[in-house]
Amino acid sequence: MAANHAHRDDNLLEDIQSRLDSLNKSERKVAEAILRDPSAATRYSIAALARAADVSEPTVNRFCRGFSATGFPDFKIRLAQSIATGTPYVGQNVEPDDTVAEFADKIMLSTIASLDKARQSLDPKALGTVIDYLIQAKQINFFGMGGSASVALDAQHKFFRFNIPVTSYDDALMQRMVAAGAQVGDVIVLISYTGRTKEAVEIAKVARSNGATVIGITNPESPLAECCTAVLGVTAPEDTEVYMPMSSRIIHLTVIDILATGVTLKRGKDFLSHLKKIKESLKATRYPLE
Amino acid sequence: MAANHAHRDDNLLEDIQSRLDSLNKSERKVAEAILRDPSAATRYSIAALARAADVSEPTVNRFCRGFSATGFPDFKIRLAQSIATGTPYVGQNVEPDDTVAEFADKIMLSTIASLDKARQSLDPKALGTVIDYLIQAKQINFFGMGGSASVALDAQHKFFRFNIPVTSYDDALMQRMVAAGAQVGDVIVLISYTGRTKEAVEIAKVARSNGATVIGITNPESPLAECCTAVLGVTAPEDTEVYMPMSSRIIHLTVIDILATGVTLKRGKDFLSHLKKIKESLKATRYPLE
DNA sequence: GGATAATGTAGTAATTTTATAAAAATAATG
DNA sequence: CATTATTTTTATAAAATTACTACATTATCC
Repeated sequence: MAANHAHRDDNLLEDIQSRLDSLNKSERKVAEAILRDPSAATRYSIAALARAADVSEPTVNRFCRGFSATGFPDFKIRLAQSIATGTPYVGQNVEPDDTVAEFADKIMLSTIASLDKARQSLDPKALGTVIDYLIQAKQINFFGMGGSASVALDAQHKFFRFNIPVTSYDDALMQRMVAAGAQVGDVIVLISYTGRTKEAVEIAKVARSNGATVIGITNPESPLAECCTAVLGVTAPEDTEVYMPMSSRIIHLTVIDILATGVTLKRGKDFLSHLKKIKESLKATRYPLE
Repeated sequence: MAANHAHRDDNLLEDIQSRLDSLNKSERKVAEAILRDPSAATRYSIAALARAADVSEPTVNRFCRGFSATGFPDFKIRLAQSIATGTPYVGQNVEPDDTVAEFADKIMLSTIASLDKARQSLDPKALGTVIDYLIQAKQINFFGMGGSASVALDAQHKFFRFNIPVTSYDDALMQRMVAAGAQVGDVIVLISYTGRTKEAVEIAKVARSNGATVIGITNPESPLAECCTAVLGVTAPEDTEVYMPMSSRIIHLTVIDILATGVTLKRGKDFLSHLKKIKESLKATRYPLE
C-alpha cells in the first residue's frame, strides 16, 4: 500500500537530451530518432525504431541498457512515463506574457506539486497527537491573520459541526484577549505561513502560560513553532515571484480537512448520524437536484 | 512551446476503476490486480500479470483489448502514462478504521486528484473573460455562504492589494442588500459549491437586473450558473462519504489564485512595484529570517 | 438441456535478447 | 607513413522470451 514514486524524478527524455554528446555514432542516431518524436517511439517495436534510426536492433537494445533499463520494453515504458510526467511547466514560474491557459495551468500544477510535497513531509504522528488534543478540547480557537484569516474561518466552519465551542479570530487584539483568558482544556490553533509574525508568537506564549494547548500549523523552523505544544509542519516554499500565489494556504486548508476527518473518525459511528442531520437541515435552502 | 496534452483525456486507471462493475469475474480479477499496484503492473509480463490475477494469459489479453489497446504491450504503455499523469490512487474513500497516516494520505491524494481534474476541465476562455471583467470593475464583491465564506474572504484579501474597492460577505442579507444597490460597473462574484442555494440564485438575479456583472464560481450545471454573466465551472464531485472533505473549496481557492494572477499580469509591470511595496510594509511585523 | 457467453489450453507467431562474428576505428610499432 | 595489433563498435543469425490465435472446455442463463 506504500507509495509508488519510483520514477517521479528520472526524466528519461531530459537524460537522453543531455547525454547526447557522450554517445557514439550509432547510439546518437537512436537518440535522435527518439527525440524526433518521443511519443511515436513508445509505439515502435525495436525493429521499427532500429529502422527509423538506421541501425541494427542490438544497437537499440544496447542503447536502452545504457539508460539503465533492463531492455527495450522497459525502456519504452520509462519513456512513456517520462513523456506524461514531463508536464511542461512544473516549477516554472508564471511569465508576464503567458496566455491565460498557460499560467492557469502553471498555477494548478504548482499547487498540485506543493500538495504532493506536503503529503510526503507531513508527520502522521504529530497529526495523531493534534487530533487527540482536539477531541479532548473544551473549546477550540483558530487564529489566523492576514492571508491565514480565511483558513481560520474555514476551520471554524468545519469544527462548528462537532458541537464543540469553536471560534476563529483574524484580529491580533482579539486573539491576544482570548489567549489571555485561556484556560487548561482550551485548544488554540495558530495558523501562520511564515511562523515569524511577532504578534502570533507572543499570543502563543501568553496562551501557553495560562495552560492552554497551543497548536501551530506553520513552518517547522520558526519562532512560532518553538513555543507550541504541538506543531504541524508545513514547510513554506519560497514565494520568489510576486505573482505566484501562496499555495501554503491550500496546504493549510488540507491539513484542516485532515484534522476534521480525524476527529470525525475518532468520534465513532453514532456521531456520523449527527453530521448527517446537519446536512439534511440544509436541504430546505436548496433547489432540488432535478 | 506548445503543449503535449495527448494523454490528458485517456486516464486509463480511472477508466479501469469506473468500469470495474461492468466487468465479468475474470476480467475484474485482472483489474483488481492492476489497481492493487499499478506501477508494478507496468513491469509485469502478460504471464506474470495473469499469474498475479490468477487467470489465464488470453484473459489478460482480452482485458487489454477491452480498454481499446491493440494488445498487452500497448496497454502497458498507456498504463504507464496514466500513472505518470497523476491520480495514482483513484477515489479511495476514507474508511472508519484507517490509521492517521492512511486517511491523511487519502485526503491529500483525493485533493490532488480533484485539482488535476479541475485543471483539465477549466475553460481558459471563460477565465480570460472573467479576468477582463475584473480589471474593468469599479468595485468587486465576493459572496460566499457557509463553506464558501472563507473562499470569499480569501478573495477579498487577495484583491484588496489591487486597490480596487473590494468587499466580501458571508451573510445572505448583506449580500442581498449589496445586490440591490449594485450598479453598472460593479462586479459580483458568487462562490457556491452546488449552485443550488436559493438565496444565491435570487441575489444573482437582483444584481443582474441592476446592471451588475455577475460571475459564478460554481457547478456549471446549476440554476445559479444559468443566471450569471460568466461562469467558471467547477464540477462538484459527489460528496458521497460524510467524512470526505469538500475539495471543491480548494479548487475554488485555486481559481481565485488564477484570477488574481491574471489581473496582476494584465495590469503590467509598473503595477508589480505596487505589490512589492505592500509586501515590504509587512516586514516590520515579522521576526527576521535568522 | 440447449444456447450463449466466459475462460482456459496449447500451439503459433511475434518480438526481443544473446552470442558471436565482422567491420571500423584507434593505437602502436617497425 | 604504412602495417599490424587492439579495442571499440556494429550487424547477423540463432535462441529465448513474450504475446497472440484458434479451438476446446467449462460455466451460466433461459
